Amino acid sequence: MRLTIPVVKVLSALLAEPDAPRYGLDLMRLTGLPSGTLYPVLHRLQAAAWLAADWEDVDPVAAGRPARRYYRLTGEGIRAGRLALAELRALAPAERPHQGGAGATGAAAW
Amino acid sequence: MRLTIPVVKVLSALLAEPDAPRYGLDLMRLTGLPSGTLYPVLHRLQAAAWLAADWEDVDPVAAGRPARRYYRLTGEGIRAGRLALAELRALAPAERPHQGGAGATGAAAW
DNA sequence: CACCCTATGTAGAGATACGATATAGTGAGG
DNA sequence: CCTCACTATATCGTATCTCTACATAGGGTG
Repeated sequence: MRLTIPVVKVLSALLAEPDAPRYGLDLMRLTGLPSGTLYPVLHRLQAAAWLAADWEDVDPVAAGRPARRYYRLTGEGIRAGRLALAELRALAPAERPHQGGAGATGAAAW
Repeated sequence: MRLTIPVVKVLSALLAEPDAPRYGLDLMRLTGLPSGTLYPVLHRLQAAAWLAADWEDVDPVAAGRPARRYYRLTGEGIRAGRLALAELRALAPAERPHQGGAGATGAAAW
């Protein structure tokens, strides 16, 4: 499973509330991804068994809208997703203390 | 400039010490990226004027190694890079408090 | 019927990622 | 001289990924 920005956005959105299944349009709004990016990501996550999907059991007429397909992270998906976010967090460390002006900052040897 | 994971890794490595220029092999080790990924990224960053490059002025025989090409972020690159990392930080929020179960599922806010 | 909203999804072109490979310099060993 | 190893930069080719369009389909309204 290759961790790309769209993949991470989806994982992040799902991990915010791992017990709350999300459907596609919902995830599009949460992540800002277009459907043409989101759905391939969802399919790849399912192929990797990080994600499970189920059709909503609802009568479209009664609901007044098409049925939704709900996606939820598997146990493995939750573990792997948290790991992925932790790696990202390491990439974007929280505010470093300002290194004032003076600092002989390491290198500069030429 | 499209922000991909490799791009962010490079920005992160360079921003850790914005005044310390890095050379390719150095960045490969810092980011873990293979040369086939790193150098195209460096070229894209230069095309976007986020990065400047200069050949090391050294005599290879005296140094006992080939000359290096040093890369450093431009002012714009530093600004844009910091913004990019801030966005990432929003994607990978620090440890959330454990939510028992019930969770009134508020929407995410980004 | 036309149009808009929800909802899921595919197609195709273009951009990216990365293993393999190329180039080039130093230096050691056979 | 040749080969190998190490440093160093960089490209090539293919597989993968992204994203703008587009397709499909159900519901409701005018």
